[in-house]
Amino acid sequence: MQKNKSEKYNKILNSAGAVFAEYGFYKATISQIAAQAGVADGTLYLYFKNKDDILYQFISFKTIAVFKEMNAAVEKGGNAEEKLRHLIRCHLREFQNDKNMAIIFQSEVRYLRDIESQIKDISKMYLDLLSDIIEQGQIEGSMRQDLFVGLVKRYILGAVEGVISTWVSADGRYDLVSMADPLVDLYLTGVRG
Amino acid sequence: MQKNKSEKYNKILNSAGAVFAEYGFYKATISQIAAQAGVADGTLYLYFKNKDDILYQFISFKTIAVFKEMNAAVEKGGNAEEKLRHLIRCHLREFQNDKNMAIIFQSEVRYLRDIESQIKDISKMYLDLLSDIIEQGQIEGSMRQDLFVGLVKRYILGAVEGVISTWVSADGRYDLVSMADPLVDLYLTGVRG
DNA sequence: AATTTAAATGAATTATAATTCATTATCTAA
DNA sequence: TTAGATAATGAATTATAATTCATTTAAATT
Repeated sequence: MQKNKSEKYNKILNSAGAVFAEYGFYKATISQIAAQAGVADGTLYLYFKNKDDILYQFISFKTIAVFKEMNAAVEKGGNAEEKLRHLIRCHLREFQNDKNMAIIFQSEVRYLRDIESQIKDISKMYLDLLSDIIEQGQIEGSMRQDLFVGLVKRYILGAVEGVISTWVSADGRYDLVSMADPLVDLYLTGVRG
Repeated sequence: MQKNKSEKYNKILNSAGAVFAEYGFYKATISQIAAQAGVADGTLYLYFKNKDDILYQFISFKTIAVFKEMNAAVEKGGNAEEKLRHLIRCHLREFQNDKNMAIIFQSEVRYLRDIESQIKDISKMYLDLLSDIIEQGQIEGSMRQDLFVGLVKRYILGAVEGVISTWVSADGRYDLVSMADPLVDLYLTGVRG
């Protein structure tokens, strides 16, 4: 197994992403991934410990990249509402731009203990971002004082994920990012007439 | 394979639910399920076509039962808000009462084509229930006219699922049903101060 | 250009677990 | 009580696919 992230390493990782997304981790085979990457089966083992490791590396890599984007997005907003809009837009944009990642995050989360804790980490970081935003909103007076923050943040994340999940089911046939503002409006003002 | 749903059939199905929930469909083995049910491996094949069929039957059975409950719950409410509260309470109650089902619905959804379409069906039925409620709310004037119903219903379902998912991650250590009213309040009035 | 080193190959091996089925146990009814 | 029918067993078989590694190919070095 090599140390530096060569071109071939990335080729394999991307191919794996495509194959995992299409067939799911368990039904995907090493041979499929190798074929997709245009290398021999054995070659995968020069770059990765085993099949699990491929998924692990894939998720690690994507997690770090996405989270960096999200942090930057939040920074761009001044008040709580702006920050929330930037975060949700960024979330939808990143997932729209990488459907394989969206599918894999959605469905392969529970299989490897390592990954599970990784995902818990990113989920926690995300929820912490939301906590900060909500608390800022409460200080600014733009969000209610009586909110149960623990519930609100899960509710916000759940709803975004639901919207992404629907988009994936629809095979990514519509623009996901344009859902951001209507979604945030729902968070803010609810459905009541 | 037997026709009538004997006691043993149910024993195996429940055991499978427990094992699938703990290990995931792919890591779960026939031997584990058989051991859990207190029968020999071969016995499973007297009651089910194969491993896939066990998951399929499990989800079918649960889906029908839960959906029946949800329909009944909605019927109990008069106006849209009541119906929504009953639905969400029922949803949380049913999943809280059957954690294995909650885990399996959450994570095994994408593996069998048959199941996928089954799940799409129940998800569609659920979303239709929500559509009806929202439309009724708009007629009553208790919900805004300008709502994008397609988004709102996914948003509601996503948020409930998110809350359930968090509860599962926390190993079911708190009362899920008590989240229903705060959750509905968020749907209705949002977070704005 | 020859030699050494590194990378890649893919057929053979290994591991795992689903499924089968010959055998055994249990039940039913005459 | 026993013959026949039905149900259950679990070791042997089969299927699948991950992983290895002896061999080949390519790259680097002198």
